[in-house]
Amino acid sequence: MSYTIHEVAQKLGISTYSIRYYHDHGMLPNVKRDANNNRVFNDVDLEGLHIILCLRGTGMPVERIQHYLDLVQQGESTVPERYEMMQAQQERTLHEIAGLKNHLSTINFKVDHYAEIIKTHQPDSFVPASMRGTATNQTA
Amino acid sequence: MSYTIHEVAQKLGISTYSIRYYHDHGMLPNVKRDANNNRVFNDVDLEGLHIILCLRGTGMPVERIQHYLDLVQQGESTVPERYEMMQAQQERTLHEIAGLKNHLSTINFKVDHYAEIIKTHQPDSFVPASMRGTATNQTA
DNA sequence: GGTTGCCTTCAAGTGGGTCGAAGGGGGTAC
DNA sequence: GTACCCCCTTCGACCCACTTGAAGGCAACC
Repeated sequence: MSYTIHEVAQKLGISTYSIRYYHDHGMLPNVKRDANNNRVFNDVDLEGLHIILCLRGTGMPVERIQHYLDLVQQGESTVPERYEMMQAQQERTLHEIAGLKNHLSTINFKVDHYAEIIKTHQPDSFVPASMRGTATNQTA
Repeated sequence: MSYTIHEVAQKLGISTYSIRYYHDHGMLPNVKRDANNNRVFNDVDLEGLHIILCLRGTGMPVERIQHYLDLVQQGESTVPERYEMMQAQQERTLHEIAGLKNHLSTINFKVDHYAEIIKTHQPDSFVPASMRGTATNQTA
């Protein structure tokens, strides 16, 4: 199965710009070209992109992803280094999730706090900002 | 209690550059200056920075944080809009955490996979990359 | 009074995209 | 057969959120 850059972009929910960026930076070394020089992607390339998005999404810099993909190309002898890279990324991601949960609880607190103010201060007249300007205020 | 920019940076684990950046961009409007024009932070400023880091850390753009902090300055009448901003941020953060967990399971899979290869292929000779080059390989 | 050291401002650099301009090829419409 | 449309290409510029560097000010110690 083969795909155009647009199809891949749609499939993975990213922009064609990003895909070209990754390709131009050597992270998709096996992408072919058709007679008109258009990029042609197959399922292996898609798999590669999936990994790239996973690693980028968890904060790995492009340069390290390049290195990781180089290791993959080099074969089994690089498994120990790959193992350590993935372990580090695992830990990093756990940290990131923990940090986000922390931030989330701060935000939750604010939401509750504001909800309380709204409920207490203006029990009948609160209208979401998204609806202000429409004739919904019954107390006016 | 008042603090220098360095003390604040250390307390919050960020660079003095970032603090100046936030200040220069109007997100810390109440920071004072001493006789030598150095920034002087108090506990309220610290609280403000804490919120900035929380919102930035959950992906809110600087411009929106500026807007939010403006709303805070404007007083109670802006609570409904703030409420909606925090609700949106809450949702965004939940999504982000979910995405990270997804990525994490991909990474976990890789870690397990590599661990399996290492165990199966080279039961006695695996040495972490961080230790290679030292005379630890018993089988050589 | 010179050096150390922290501060200042302003400008430039970085990472990771994101976008626009300029141009080419291919298919259909006339 | 050429005009038009659409998608593709490359290359260079732009964007955000810092990050860093250069140049200089003030304070305080030796």
